[in-house]
Amino acid sequence: MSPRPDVSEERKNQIIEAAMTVFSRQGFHEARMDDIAQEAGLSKGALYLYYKSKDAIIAAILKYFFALELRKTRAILEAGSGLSIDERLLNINHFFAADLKWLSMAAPVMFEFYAVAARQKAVRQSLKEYFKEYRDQLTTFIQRSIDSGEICPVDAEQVAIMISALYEGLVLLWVIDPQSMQWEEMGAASIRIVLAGLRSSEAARPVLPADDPS
Amino acid sequence: MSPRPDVSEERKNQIIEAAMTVFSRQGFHEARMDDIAQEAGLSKGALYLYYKSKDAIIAAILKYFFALELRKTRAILEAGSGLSIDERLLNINHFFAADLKWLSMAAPVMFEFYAVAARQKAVRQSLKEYFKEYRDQLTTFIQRSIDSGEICPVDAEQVAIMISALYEGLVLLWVIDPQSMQWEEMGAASIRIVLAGLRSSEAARPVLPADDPS
Amino acid sequence: MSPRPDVSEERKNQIIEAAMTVFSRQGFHEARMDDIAQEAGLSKGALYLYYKSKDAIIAAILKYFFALELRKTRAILEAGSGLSIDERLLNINHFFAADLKWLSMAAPVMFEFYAVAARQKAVRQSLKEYFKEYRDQLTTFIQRSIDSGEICPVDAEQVAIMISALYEGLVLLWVIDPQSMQWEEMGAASIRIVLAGLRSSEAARPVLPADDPS
Amino acid sequence: MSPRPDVSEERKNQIIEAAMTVFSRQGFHEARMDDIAQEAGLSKGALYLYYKSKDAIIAAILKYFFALELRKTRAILEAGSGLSIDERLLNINHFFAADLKWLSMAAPVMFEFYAVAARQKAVRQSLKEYFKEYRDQLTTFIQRSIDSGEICPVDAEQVAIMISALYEGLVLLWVIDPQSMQWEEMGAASIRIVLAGLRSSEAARPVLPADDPS
DNA sequence: TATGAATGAGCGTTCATTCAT
DNA sequence: AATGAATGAACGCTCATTCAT
Repeated sequence: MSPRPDVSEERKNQIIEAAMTVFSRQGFHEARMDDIAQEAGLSKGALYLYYKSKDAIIAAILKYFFALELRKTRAILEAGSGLSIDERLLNINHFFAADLKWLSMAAPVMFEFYAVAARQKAVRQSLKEYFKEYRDQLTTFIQRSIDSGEICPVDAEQVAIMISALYEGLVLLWVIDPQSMQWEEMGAASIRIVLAGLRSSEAARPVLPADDPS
Repeated sequence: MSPRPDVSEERKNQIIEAAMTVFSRQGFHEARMDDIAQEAGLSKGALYLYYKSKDAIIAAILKYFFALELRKTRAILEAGSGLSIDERLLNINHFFAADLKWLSMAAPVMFEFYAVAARQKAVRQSLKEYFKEYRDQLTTFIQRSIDSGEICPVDAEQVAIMISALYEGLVLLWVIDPQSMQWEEMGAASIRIVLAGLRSSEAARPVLPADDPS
Repeated sequence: MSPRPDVSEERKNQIIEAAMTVFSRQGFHEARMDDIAQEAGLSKGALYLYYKSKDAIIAAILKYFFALELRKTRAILEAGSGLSIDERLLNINHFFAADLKWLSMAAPVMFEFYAVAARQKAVRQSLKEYFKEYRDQLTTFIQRSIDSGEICPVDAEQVAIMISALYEGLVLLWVIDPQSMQWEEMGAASIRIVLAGLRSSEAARPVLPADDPS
Repeated sequence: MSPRPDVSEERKNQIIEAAMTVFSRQGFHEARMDDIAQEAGLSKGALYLYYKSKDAIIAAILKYFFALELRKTRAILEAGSGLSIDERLLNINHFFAADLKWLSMAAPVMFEFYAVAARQKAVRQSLKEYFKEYRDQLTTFIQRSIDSGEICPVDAEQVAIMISALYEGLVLLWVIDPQSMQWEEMGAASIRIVLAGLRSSEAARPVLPADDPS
């Protein structure tokens, strides 16, 4: 019941969400601080009360964005006990598909991060950590399925990387040309092929350079 | 047959290659026309004799770059008759792996294109065409393998998209964190899982919404 | 005798002293209203309750500062009866020397005033008045020494100006390069030379354009 | 007869002189790069072809300005052989007086340097060097007059400092209130008093703390 | 063709000032 | 009286583009 409640967090979020919108529409470089301020319903000066610079806003978005994604994925992977690996992976696919609007807004920002990360060590480091966490989540999940006998004993981390890559790639192809695929169908088909592969006797072979004689 | 041979093409290439180098190092936005001019060994004014603007150079690179990639992939896919699908796909993987240096130079530029494409229709259109051509190549190739009975009858285009996505994603993950994987091993493992899946009886199921009877 | 005593004057002084500190450290331009507020232990808004603007604070300092200096000089000049001109002038010198810390704090602010005064009529006017008063004090004092026969009959005001100039200049040289001189020794030596000159038969000559006959 | 002669030096001077004008009128802080550009008849961008920043222009002025003053003083002090110390010092005075216009333009800039120097080590260092050189010139000159018996044996450097201070101070008082004095007359009177002092038997006394017994 | 000096629109950032509480 | 969040005009600097030579 203090006279002036702390609006600091609220403002920060306000700015981050405005910035997401603007960055998604215009890209980091074409986005003006004025645009962000206007989108946030604040003055340009106000932005600087909460973030030191444009770069600081970008960095905050990076953090915000990937933390959000991680939370989402974790929730899906851990949700519902007694589900098979097939059901879980298709679930993830389904959840992505259910939020195509978010995806089409977030993807441009993501790609921009990737572009920046390719040259800036600090950004790359952040992404590296995010990817690692994401990979670890999937690895644990895959390993559990191996342990329970749902799929053949394979290198769980490799499969995790493979699935991550597959999804990153699908997002890319879809953003560039949404007409070329039905997102959910495409994701589901891919997942099924991977799962089929993981249950095939072929997959059980060690991944090491297979120089089998006979 | 003019006394002075047309150096126009030569100059244009000179500029494109200089620009690739500079863009890869600094990104589109951080690259100055001066930097490109210097890298090309030309004056800044000279750039404008051959390209109307910085954007025109970027557009030219987009074209140059993806034409090059397409040519490479086609060469690999068509090379050597009598090879199995496994051998061909692993070949592609091997060729990528053999040119990691190029990949690490090209990837930042690629990602920048993706970021731009996500919001600029013209760039998106170009990428769309490139991806289509790439996809068509792979589709044809996959279809041939289905026809020859090497893999189960599946939707060839879907598989083509899947493999494209997989590779785009692997490049991304590798660029962000090269230590997290052995490129060639990772690619090979993924390919094997996909191939195993494509030969599994599971995969033969129609990809359409499975309206199971029972 | 209101229940709450008028804190207005107190606040104003609080602000002036804080401003002096900050201005001396950072200069007028580099000093932020925030800095002054913080130094004064007040909020930024409070400053505006007591002063209309930053310039008003600067103007108040100008007044405060020179009033203080005038008070000091007058006190010294008038103190102690029965002292010779030599003793009095060396006394002034000694008092300046005794407060080098204040001098090194005040000088930057003074110079800034001089710089501003050189182009702003209002500030110049204030300084003009201060200098006039200072000059008048010295003139009276010098004239008294002439009348008492301690020094030759010279133009008292000219000597006053000369001594003022000498001290302004010494402060400057000392602030720029304190190592280059011992303040008190330097001041004393200068005073002695001037006094010697003022008692010399040479000095007795009218200062007017010497239209010597022969 | 080259097609394009090097205009670099010309431009730099053009900028310095424009900056002097503008700085004198408006002060460092109130002077806009645009103002300087306009005064120089160049575009804002052009300034940056020749100077890295506004500060670099200020620094260049500092150098330009004091080099000029030193050159002038040296010329006067060294000019004309066979002149007495009185004649030479009055000459300096006369030359200053002959260029009051320059003085009234230069003084505001000088004072601003003094204000900045009081807080910025780098600027202070430059001024220190300038003052040292100026002092050395005068010291040599005074010492010569002592050696030739024109004035009593005194500490030549102290006298040099004294005269420097006197002139710095006179310039200040004159700029603040030109009506309060006739520049040339005032300077001449001061010089005469100093010279009289330097020839007086009083001046011959050692400057050390005079603890005379008797 | 080729040069590189010159241009000037444009943007990130600062900070004196205001005002709702 | 006092606060401090909010404002927005202002400015230094950049760099794609032009053009006289």
